[in-house]
Amino acid sequence: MPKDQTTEERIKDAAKAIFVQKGYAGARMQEIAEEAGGINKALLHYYFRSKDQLFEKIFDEVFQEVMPKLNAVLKTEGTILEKVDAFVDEYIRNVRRHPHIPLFVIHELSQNPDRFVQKITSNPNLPNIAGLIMEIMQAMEEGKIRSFAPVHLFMNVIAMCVFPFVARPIIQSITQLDDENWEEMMDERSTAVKQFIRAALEVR
Amino acid sequence: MPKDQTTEERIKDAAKAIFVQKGYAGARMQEIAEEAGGINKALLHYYFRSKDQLFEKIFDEVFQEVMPKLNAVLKTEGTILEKVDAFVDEYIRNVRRHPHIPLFVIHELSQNPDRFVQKITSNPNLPNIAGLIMEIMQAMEEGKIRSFAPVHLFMNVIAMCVFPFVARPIIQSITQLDDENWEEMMDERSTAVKQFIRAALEVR
DNA sequence: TTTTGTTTTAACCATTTAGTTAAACCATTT
DNA sequence: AAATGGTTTAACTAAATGGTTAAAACAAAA
Repeated sequence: MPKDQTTEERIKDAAKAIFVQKGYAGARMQEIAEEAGGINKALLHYYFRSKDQLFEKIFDEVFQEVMPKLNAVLKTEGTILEKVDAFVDEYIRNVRRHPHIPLFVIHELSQNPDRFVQKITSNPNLPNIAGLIMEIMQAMEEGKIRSFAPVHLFMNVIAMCVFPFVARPIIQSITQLDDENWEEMMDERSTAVKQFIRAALEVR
Repeated sequence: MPKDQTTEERIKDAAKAIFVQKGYAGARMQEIAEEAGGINKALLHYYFRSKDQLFEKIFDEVFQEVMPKLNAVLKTEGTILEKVDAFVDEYIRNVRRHPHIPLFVIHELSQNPDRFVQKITSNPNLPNIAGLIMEIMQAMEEGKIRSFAPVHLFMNVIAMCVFPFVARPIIQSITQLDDENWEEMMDERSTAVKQFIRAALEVR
Protein backbone atom coordinates (compact mmCIF):
# COMPACT_ATOMS: atom_id res chain seq x y z
CA MET A 1 0.00 0.00 0.00
CA PRO A 2 2.61 2.62 0.96
CA LYS A 3 4.40 2.71 -2.37
CA ASP A 4 7.37 4.80 -1.22
CA GLN A 5 5.23 7.91 -1.00
CA THR A 6 4.30 9.61 2.23
CA THR A 7 0.63 9.76 3.13
CA GLU A 8 0.59 13.51 2.87
CA GLU A 9 1.96 13.33 -0.65
CA ARG A 10 -0.56 10.68 -1.63
CA ILE A 11 -3.33 12.92 -0.40
CA LYS A 12 -1.98 15.88 -2.28
CA ASP A 13 -1.69 13.94 -5.51
CA ALA A 14 -5.20 12.56 -5.12
CA ALA A 15 -6.60 15.97 -4.23
CA LYS A 16 -4.96 17.52 -7.24
CA ALA A 17 -6.41 14.87 -9.52
CA ILE A 18 -9.93 15.24 -8.15
CA PHE A 19 -9.98 19.03 -7.77
CA VAL A 20 -8.55 19.55 -11.22
CA GLN A 21 -11.11 17.21 -12.73
CA LYS A 22 -14.24 18.25 -10.83
CA GLY A 23 -13.49 21.68 -9.48
CA TYR A 24 -13.82 22.77 -5.88
CA ALA A 25 -17.59 22.52 -5.68
CA GLY A 26 -17.75 19.16 -7.44
CA ALA A 27 -14.98 17.48 -5.44
CA ARG A 28 -15.80 15.32 -2.40
CA MET A 29 -13.42 14.75 0.48
CA GLN A 30 -14.43 11.09 0.51
CA GLU A 31 -13.57 10.72 -3.15
CA ILE A 32 -10.16 12.24 -2.59
CA ALA A 33 -9.58 9.80 0.26
CA GLU A 34 -10.44 6.89 -1.99
CA GLU A 35 -8.30 8.22 -4.81
CA ALA A 36 -5.41 8.34 -2.35
CA GLY A 37 -5.59 4.57 -2.09
CA GLY A 38 -8.52 4.01 0.24
CA ILE A 39 -7.11 6.13 2.98
CA ASN A 40 -9.30 7.19 5.90
CA LYS A 41 -11.12 10.43 5.29
CA ALA A 42 -10.10 11.85 8.66
CA LEU A 43 -6.51 11.91 7.47
CA LEU A 44 -7.32 14.65 5.04
CA HIS A 45 -8.35 16.80 7.96
CA TYR A 46 -5.45 15.61 10.05
CA TYR A 47 -3.01 16.87 7.43
CA PHE A 48 -4.87 19.80 5.91
CA ARG A 49 -7.57 20.78 8.46
CA SER A 50 -10.31 21.65 5.96
CA LYS A 51 -11.41 21.29 2.37
CA ASP A 52 -10.72 24.97 1.87
CA GLN A 53 -7.15 24.75 3.07
CA LEU A 54 -6.49 21.59 1.08
CA PHE A 55 -7.84 23.26 -2.02
CA GLU A 56 -5.82 26.38 -1.40
CA LYS A 57 -2.63 24.32 -1.20
CA ILE A 58 -3.40 22.45 -4.40
CA PHE A 59 -4.38 25.58 -6.24
CA ASP A 60 -1.22 27.34 -5.18
CA GLU A 61 0.89 24.41 -6.28
CA VAL A 62 -0.75 24.21 -9.67
CA PHE A 63 -0.44 27.92 -10.06
CA GLN A 64 3.22 27.91 -9.16
CA GLU A 65 3.79 25.16 -11.69
CA VAL A 66 2.04 27.01 -14.47
CA MET A 67 3.30 30.53 -14.17
CA PRO A 68 7.04 29.97 -14.41
CA LYS A 69 6.55 28.03 -17.62
CA LEU A 70 4.55 30.89 -19.02
CA ASN A 71 7.34 33.17 -17.98
CA ALA A 72 10.44 31.18 -18.81
CA VAL A 73 10.18 31.39 -22.56
CA LEU A 74 9.61 35.10 -22.49
CA LYS A 75 13.16 35.41 -21.29
CA THR A 76 14.51 33.42 -24.22
CA GLU A 77 17.22 35.10 -26.24
CA GLY A 78 16.46 35.95 -29.85
CA THR A 79 14.10 37.90 -32.04
CA ILE A 80 10.43 38.35 -31.26
CA LEU A 81 9.47 35.73 -33.80
CA GLU A 82 11.86 33.25 -32.26
CA LYS A 83 10.41 34.01 -28.87
CA VAL A 84 6.90 33.47 -30.08
CA ASP A 85 7.92 30.17 -31.66
CA ALA A 86 9.56 29.04 -28.46
CA PHE A 87 6.55 30.10 -26.44
CA VAL A 88 4.09 28.29 -28.64
CA ASP A 89 6.16 25.10 -28.68
CA GLU A 90 6.75 25.02 -24.99
CA TYR A 91 3.26 26.03 -24.04
CA ILE A 92 1.42 23.56 -26.21
CA ARG A 93 3.77 20.81 -25.09
CA ASN A 94 2.97 21.56 -21.47
CA VAL A 95 -0.73 21.88 -21.92
CA ARG A 96 -0.83 18.59 -23.76
CA ARG A 97 0.84 16.93 -20.81
CA HIS A 98 -1.63 18.44 -18.35
CA PRO A 99 -4.75 19.04 -20.39
CA HIS A 100 -7.09 19.71 -17.46
CA ILE A 101 -5.06 22.43 -15.80
CA PRO A 102 -6.08 25.46 -17.87
CA LEU A 103 -9.82 24.92 -17.53
CA PHE A 104 -9.38 24.23 -13.84
CA VAL A 105 -7.51 27.45 -13.26
CA ILE A 106 -9.85 29.46 -15.43
CA HIS A 107 -12.97 28.05 -13.81
CA GLU A 108 -11.85 28.47 -10.23
CA LEU A 109 -10.59 31.97 -10.85
CA SER A 110 -13.86 32.96 -12.40
CA GLN A 111 -15.59 31.64 -9.27
CA ASN A 112 -13.37 33.72 -7.08
CA PRO A 113 -11.50 36.43 -8.95
CA ASP A 114 -10.41 38.09 -5.74
CA ARG A 115 -8.27 35.23 -4.59
CA PHE A 116 -6.62 35.56 -7.94
CA VAL A 117 -5.62 39.18 -7.79
CA GLN A 118 -3.87 38.54 -4.51
CA LYS A 119 -2.21 35.42 -5.83
CA ILE A 120 -0.91 36.83 -9.03
CA THR A 121 0.34 40.15 -7.76
CA SER A 122 2.21 38.39 -4.96
CA ASN A 123 3.70 35.91 -7.42
CA PRO A 124 7.41 36.40 -8.01
CA ASN A 125 7.17 34.50 -11.28
CA LEU A 126 4.52 36.61 -12.91
CA PRO A 127 5.32 37.17 -16.56
CA ASN A 128 7.00 40.42 -17.42
CA ILE A 129 4.34 41.51 -19.85
CA ALA A 130 5.38 45.15 -19.86
CA GLY A 131 8.87 44.30 -21.05
CA LEU A 132 7.54 41.98 -23.70
CA ILE A 133 5.17 44.62 -24.99
CA MET A 134 8.00 47.11 -25.25
CA GLU A 135 10.00 44.64 -27.25
CA ILE A 136 7.07 43.94 -29.55
CA MET A 137 6.51 47.65 -30.14
CA GLN A 138 10.13 48.19 -30.93
CA ALA A 139 10.14 45.36 -33.47
CA MET A 140 7.08 46.94 -35.04
CA GLU A 141 8.65 50.36 -35.24
CA GLU A 142 11.74 48.89 -36.83
CA GLY A 143 9.49 47.31 -39.41
CA LYS A 144 10.54 43.79 -38.49
CA ILE A 145 6.97 42.65 -37.91
CA ARG A 146 3.65 44.03 -38.96
CA SER A 147 1.97 46.46 -36.59
CA PHE A 148 -0.76 45.29 -34.24
CA ALA A 149 -1.92 46.38 -30.85
CA PRO A 150 0.43 44.37 -28.62
CA VAL A 151 -2.21 43.32 -26.10
CA HIS A 152 -4.33 41.81 -28.82
CA LEU A 153 -1.35 40.05 -30.33
CA PHE A 154 -0.51 38.65 -26.93
CA MET A 155 -4.07 37.42 -26.39
CA ASN A 156 -4.18 35.91 -29.86
CA VAL A 157 -1.11 33.83 -29.21
CA ILE A 158 -2.28 32.54 -25.85
CA ALA A 159 -5.77 31.91 -27.18
CA MET A 160 -4.56 29.78 -30.05
CA CYS A 161 -2.33 27.76 -27.75
CA VAL A 162 -4.74 27.14 -24.92
CA PHE A 163 -8.26 27.29 -26.25
CA PRO A 164 -8.35 24.02 -28.17
CA PHE A 165 -7.51 22.12 -25.00
CA VAL A 166 -10.00 24.01 -22.88
CA ALA A 167 -12.81 23.51 -25.37
CA ARG A 168 -11.82 20.06 -26.52
CA PRO A 169 -15.24 18.40 -26.10
CA ILE A 170 -17.06 21.04 -28.10
CA ILE A 171 -14.49 21.25 -30.83
CA GLN A 172 -14.19 17.52 -31.03
CA SER A 173 -17.86 17.02 -31.60
CA ILE A 174 -18.24 19.95 -33.97
CA THR A 175 -15.41 18.62 -36.07
CA GLN A 176 -16.42 15.00 -35.52
CA LEU A 177 -12.88 13.94 -34.73
CA ASP A 178 -12.45 10.81 -32.63
CA ASP A 179 -9.77 10.66 -29.96
CA GLU A 180 -7.15 9.24 -32.27
CA ASN A 181 -7.69 11.89 -34.93
CA TRP A 182 -7.70 14.53 -32.25
CA GLU A 183 -4.25 13.51 -31.09
CA GLU A 184 -3.00 13.50 -34.65
CA MET A 185 -4.32 17.00 -35.14
CA MET A 186 -2.66 18.09 -31.92
CA ASP A 187 0.63 16.75 -33.23
CA GLU A 188 0.35 19.37 -35.96
CA ARG A 189 -1.00 22.08 -33.71
CA SER A 190 2.26 23.66 -32.70
CA THR A 191 3.45 24.01 -36.29
CA ALA A 192 0.08 25.24 -37.48
CA VAL A 193 -0.07 27.99 -34.85
CA LYS A 194 3.48 29.10 -35.49
CA GLN A 195 2.88 29.29 -39.22
CA PHE A 196 -0.31 31.24 -38.74
CA ILE A 197 1.31 33.77 -36.44
CA ARG A 198 4.32 34.18 -38.72
CA ALA A 199 2.03 34.72 -41.67
CA ALA A 200 0.20 37.42 -39.79
CA LEU A 201 3.30 39.15 -38.50
CA GLU A 202 5.48 38.88 -41.56
CA VAL A 203 5.72 42.26 -43.20
CA ARG A 204 4.65 42.08 -46.84
CA MET B 1 -43.79 40.82 -6.74
CA PRO B 2 -45.22 39.20 -9.88
CA LYS B 3 -43.75 41.66 -12.37
CA ASP B 4 -45.69 40.43 -15.40
CA GLN B 5 -43.63 37.25 -15.52
CA THR B 6 -44.98 33.82 -14.71
CA THR B 7 -43.44 32.01 -11.76
CA GLU B 8 -42.06 29.30 -13.97
CA GLU B 9 -40.28 31.89 -16.10
CA ARG B 10 -38.90 33.63 -13.05
CA ILE B 11 -37.49 30.33 -11.86
CA LYS B 12 -35.95 29.62 -15.22
CA ASP B 13 -34.32 33.03 -15.42
CA ALA B 14 -32.99 32.69 -11.91
CA ALA B 15 -31.75 29.17 -12.53
CA LYS B 16 -30.00 30.26 -15.66
CA ALA B 17 -28.27 33.08 -13.84
CA ILE B 18 -27.10 30.87 -10.99
CA PHE B 19 -26.17 27.80 -13.00
CA VAL B 20 -24.27 29.85 -15.54
CA GLN B 21 -22.38 31.62 -12.81
CA LYS B 22 -21.63 28.74 -10.44
CA GLY B 23 -21.99 25.63 -12.53
CA TYR B 24 -24.15 22.65 -11.69
CA ALA B 25 -22.16 21.49 -8.68
CA GLY B 26 -21.80 24.97 -7.23
CA ALA B 27 -25.43 25.99 -7.62
CA ARG B 28 -27.88 25.62 -4.72
CA MET B 29 -31.61 25.18 -5.14
CA GLN B 30 -32.18 27.59 -2.27
CA GLU B 31 -30.07 30.24 -3.96
CA ILE B 32 -32.03 29.89 -7.16
CA ALA B 33 -35.25 30.29 -5.20
CA GLU B 34 -33.97 33.49 -3.64
CA GLU B 35 -32.71 34.79 -6.98
CA ALA B 36 -36.21 34.23 -8.33
CA GLY B 37 -37.47 36.88 -5.94
CA GLY B 38 -37.65 35.05 -2.63
CA ILE B 39 -39.87 32.32 -3.94
CA ASN B 40 -40.43 29.14 -1.95
CA LYS B 41 -37.90 26.45 -2.65
CA ALA B 42 -40.58 23.81 -3.09
CA LEU B 43 -41.79 25.60 -6.18
CA LEU B 44 -38.63 24.64 -8.02
CA HIS B 45 -39.53 21.02 -7.50
CA TYR B 46 -43.18 21.66 -8.23
CA TYR B 47 -42.28 23.00 -11.67
CA PHE B 48 -39.14 21.05 -12.52
CA ARG B 49 -39.14 17.98 -10.24
CA SER B 50 -35.39 17.87 -9.58
CA LYS B 51 -32.18 19.83 -9.78
CA ASP B 52 -31.07 17.57 -12.60
CA GLN B 53 -34.12 18.20 -14.70
CA LEU B 54 -34.02 21.93 -14.06
CA PHE B 55 -30.39 22.02 -15.07
CA GLU B 56 -31.05 19.97 -18.16
CA LYS B 57 -33.74 22.45 -19.26
CA ILE B 58 -31.48 25.43 -18.72
CA PHE B 59 -28.55 23.82 -20.42
CA ASP B 60 -30.64 22.91 -23.43
CA GLU B 61 -31.98 26.42 -23.66
CA VAL B 62 -28.55 28.00 -23.49
CA PHE B 63 -27.27 25.53 -26.00
CA GLN B 64 -30.10 26.20 -28.41
CA GLU B 65 -29.41 29.90 -28.08
CA VAL B 66 -25.73 29.57 -28.82
CA MET B 67 -25.56 27.13 -31.69
CA PRO B 68 -27.77 28.90 -34.21
CA LYS B 69 -25.73 32.06 -33.81
CA LEU B 70 -22.58 30.09 -34.43
CA ASN B 71 -24.25 28.68 -37.48
CA ALA B 72 -26.08 31.65 -38.92
CA VAL B 73 -23.09 33.59 -40.09
CA LEU B 74 -21.59 30.58 -41.81
CA LYS B 75 -24.48 30.80 -44.24
CA THR B 76 -23.75 34.42 -45.08
CA GLU B 77 -23.25 35.20 -48.73
CA GLY B 78 -19.84 36.44 -49.82
CA THR B 79 -16.19 35.50 -49.94
CA ILE B 80 -14.45 33.53 -47.24
CA LEU B 81 -12.86 36.64 -45.85
CA GLU B 82 -16.22 38.37 -45.67
CA LYS B 83 -17.65 35.37 -43.90
CA VAL B 84 -14.86 35.35 -41.39
CA ASP B 85 -15.35 39.06 -40.77
CA ALA B 86 -19.05 38.58 -40.26
CA PHE B 87 -18.46 35.65 -37.97
CA VAL B 88 -15.96 37.48 -35.81
CA ASP B 89 -18.17 40.56 -35.52
CA GLU B 90 -21.29 38.67 -34.67
CA TYR B 91 -19.62 36.23 -32.35
CA ILE B 92 -17.73 38.74 -30.29
CA ARG B 93 -20.82 40.90 -30.07
CA ASN B 94 -22.81 37.98 -28.69
CA VAL B 95 -20.18 36.81 -26.28
CA ARG B 96 -19.83 40.31 -24.91
CA ARG B 97 -23.53 40.38 -24.20
CA HIS B 98 -23.43 37.03 -22.41
CA PRO B 99 -19.88 36.75 -21.14
CA HIS B 100 -20.47 33.80 -18.81
CA ILE B 101 -22.03 31.46 -21.34
CA PRO B 102 -18.93 30.06 -23.02
CA LEU B 103 -17.16 29.06 -19.83
CA PHE B 104 -20.37 27.58 -18.52
CA VAL B 105 -20.87 25.42 -21.58
CA ILE B 106 -17.24 24.42 -21.72
CA HIS B 107 -17.06 23.54 -18.05
CA GLU B 108 -20.26 21.51 -17.93
CA LEU B 109 -19.40 19.67 -21.08
CA SER B 110 -16.02 18.75 -19.76
CA GLN B 111 -17.73 17.40 -16.64
CA ASN B 112 -20.00 15.27 -18.73
CA PRO B 113 -18.87 14.93 -22.33
CA ASP B 114 -21.35 12.14 -23.01
CA ARG B 115 -24.41 14.28 -22.57
CA PHE B 116 -22.81 16.55 -25.08
CA VAL B 117 -22.30 14.13 -27.91
CA GLN B 118 -25.96 13.24 -27.76
CA LYS B 119 -26.97 16.87 -27.60
CA ILE B 120 -24.88 18.13 -30.45
CA THR B 121 -25.46 15.32 -32.89
CA SER B 122 -29.21 15.59 -32.35
CA ASN B 123 -29.07 19.35 -32.83
CA PRO B 124 -30.67 20.49 -36.07
CA ASN B 125 -28.69 23.73 -35.94
CA LEU B 126 -25.25 22.24 -35.72
CA PRO B 127 -22.84 24.21 -37.87
CA ASN B 128 -22.10 22.80 -41.29
CA ILE B 129 -18.39 22.58 -40.75
CA ALA B 130 -17.78 20.18 -43.62
CA GLY B 131 -19.21 22.64 -46.12
CA LEU B 132 -17.22 25.48 -44.68
CA ILE B 133 -14.01 23.51 -44.85
CA MET B 134 -14.67 22.68 -48.50
CA GLU B 135 -15.15 26.34 -49.22
CA ILE B 136 -11.96 27.26 -47.42
CA MET B 137 -9.98 24.65 -49.32
CA GLN B 138 -11.33 25.88 -52.60
CA ALA B 139 -10.37 29.46 -51.82
CA MET B 140 -6.90 28.22 -50.98
CA GLU B 141 -6.56 26.26 -54.20
CA GLU B 142 -7.66 29.27 -56.17
CA GLY B 143 -4.94 31.26 -54.45
CA LYS B 144 -7.39 33.69 -52.88
CA ILE B 145 -6.09 33.06 -49.38
CA ARG B 146 -2.93 31.56 -48.05
CA SER B 147 -2.92 27.81 -47.43
CA PHE B 148 -3.46 26.47 -43.93
CA ALA B 149 -4.96 23.30 -42.56
CA PRO B 150 -8.64 24.27 -42.40
CA VAL B 151 -9.30 22.74 -38.99
CA HIS B 152 -6.52 24.77 -37.45
CA LEU B 153 -7.70 27.91 -39.15
CA PHE B 154 -11.18 27.27 -37.81
CA MET B 155 -9.90 26.72 -34.30
CA ASN B 156 -7.74 29.83 -34.49
CA VAL B 157 -10.69 32.00 -35.35
CA ILE B 158 -12.92 30.64 -32.61
CA ALA B 159 -10.10 30.75 -30.09
CA MET B 160 -9.36 34.40 -30.71
CA CYS B 161 -13.05 35.30 -30.42
CA VAL B 162 -13.92 33.33 -27.33
CA PHE B 163 -10.82 32.86 -25.25
CA PRO B 164 -10.39 36.39 -23.93
CA PHE B 165 -13.85 36.22 -22.38
CA VAL B 166 -13.35 32.78 -20.93
CA ALA B 167 -10.02 33.70 -19.41
CA ARG B 168 -10.85 37.26 -18.52
CA PRO B 169 -9.71 37.17 -14.88
CA ILE B 170 -6.30 35.77 -15.74
CA ILE B 171 -5.71 38.03 -18.67
CA GLN B 172 -6.95 41.03 -16.80
CA SER B 173 -4.54 40.56 -13.97
CA ILE B 174 -1.61 39.62 -16.17
CA THR B 175 -2.14 42.75 -18.21
CA GLN B 176 -3.11 44.80 -15.17
CA LEU B 177 -6.13 46.27 -16.91
CA ASP B 178 -8.95 47.52 -14.72
CA ASP B 179 -12.57 46.95 -15.73
CA GLU B 180 -12.83 50.20 -17.63
CA ASN B 181 -9.68 49.59 -19.64
CA TRP B 182 -10.82 46.05 -20.28
CA GLU B 183 -14.02 47.27 -21.86
CA GLU B 184 -12.12 49.74 -23.96
CA MET B 185 -9.85 46.99 -25.17
CA MET B 186 -12.86 44.85 -25.98
CA ASP B 187 -14.25 47.66 -28.07
CA GLU B 188 -11.21 47.18 -30.30
CA ARG B 189 -11.22 43.41 -30.11
CA SER B 190 -13.36 42.72 -33.13
CA THR B 191 -11.29 44.91 -35.40
CA ALA B 192 -8.03 43.59 -34.02
CA VAL B 193 -9.00 39.97 -34.62
CA LYS B 194 -10.23 40.65 -38.11
CA GLN B 195 -7.05 42.49 -39.02
CA PHE B 196 -4.92 39.72 -37.63
CA ILE B 197 -6.76 37.02 -39.53
CA ARG B 198 -6.70 39.00 -42.76
CA ALA B 199 -2.98 39.57 -42.37
CA ALA B 200 -2.43 35.86 -41.93
CA LEU B 201 -4.65 34.82 -44.82
CA GLU B 202 -3.76 37.49 -47.31
CA VAL B 203 -1.59 36.03 -50.00
CA ARG B 204 1.69 37.91 -50.31
C1' DT C 1 -71.62 31.06 -2.29
C1' DT C 2 -69.89 26.71 -2.80
C1' DT C 3 -66.90 23.83 -5.36
C1' DT C 4 -62.97 22.59 -7.85
C1' DG C 5 -58.42 22.69 -9.39
C1' DT C 6 -54.12 25.00 -9.36
C1' DT C 7 -50.42 27.46 -7.03
C1' DT C 8 -47.84 28.51 -2.94
C1' DT C 9 -46.21 27.92 1.66
C1' DA C 10 -44.26 26.09 6.01
C1' DA C 11 -42.71 22.35 8.06
C1' DC C 12 -40.57 18.26 7.56
C1' DC C 13 -37.56 14.13 5.95
C1' DA C 14 -33.53 11.62 4.21
C1' DT C 15 -29.16 11.81 2.52
C1' DT C 16 -24.92 13.67 1.79
C1' DT C 17 -21.02 15.92 3.34
C1' DA C 18 -17.45 18.42 5.98
C1' DG C 19 -15.56 17.98 10.11
C1' DT C 20 -14.57 15.82 15.11
C1' DT C 21 -13.18 12.57 18.59
C1' DA C 22 -11.53 8.95 21.21
C1' DA C 23 -9.36 4.96 20.86
C1' DA C 24 -6.23 1.80 18.40
C1' DC C 25 -1.91 1.19 16.04
C1' DC C 26 2.88 1.48 15.35
C1' DA C 27 7.50 2.80 15.49
C1' DT C 28 11.10 4.67 18.30
C1' DT C 29 13.23 5.69 22.52
C1' DT C 30 14.16 4.73 27.33
C1' DA D 1 9.37 -4.28 28.33
C1' DA D 2 7.31 0.12 29.18
C1' DA D 3 6.62 4.71 27.74
C1' DT D 4 6.21 8.21 24.34
C1' DG D 5 4.63 10.54 20.31
C1' DG D 6 3.19 10.61 15.89
C1' DT D 7 -0.22 8.26 12.68
C1' DT D 8 -4.46 5.94 11.44
C1' DT D 9 -9.02 4.22 12.10
C1' DA D 10 -14.03 3.69 13.17
C1' DA D 11 -17.69 5.87 14.79
C1' DC D 12 -19.80 9.88 15.41
C1' DT D 13 -21.79 14.92 15.00
C1' DA D 14 -23.61 19.01 12.86
C1' DA D 15 -24.86 21.37 9.09
C1' DA D 16 -26.22 21.67 4.42
C1' DT D 17 -28.89 20.23 0.83
C1' DG D 18 -32.17 17.99 -2.32
C1' DG D 19 -36.55 16.58 -2.02
C1' DT D 20 -41.50 15.64 0.04
C1' DT D 21 -45.99 16.61 2.01
C1' DA D 22 -50.09 18.34 3.84
C1' DA D 23 -52.40 22.19 4.34
C1' DA D 24 -53.32 27.04 3.14
C1' DA D 25 -54.23 30.58 -0.38
C1' DC D 26 -56.04 31.77 -4.50
C1' DA D 27 -58.56 31.97 -8.76
C1' DA D 28 -62.09 30.41 -11.70
C1' DA D 29 -66.18 27.86 -12.59
C1' DA D 30 -70.78 26.13 -11.14
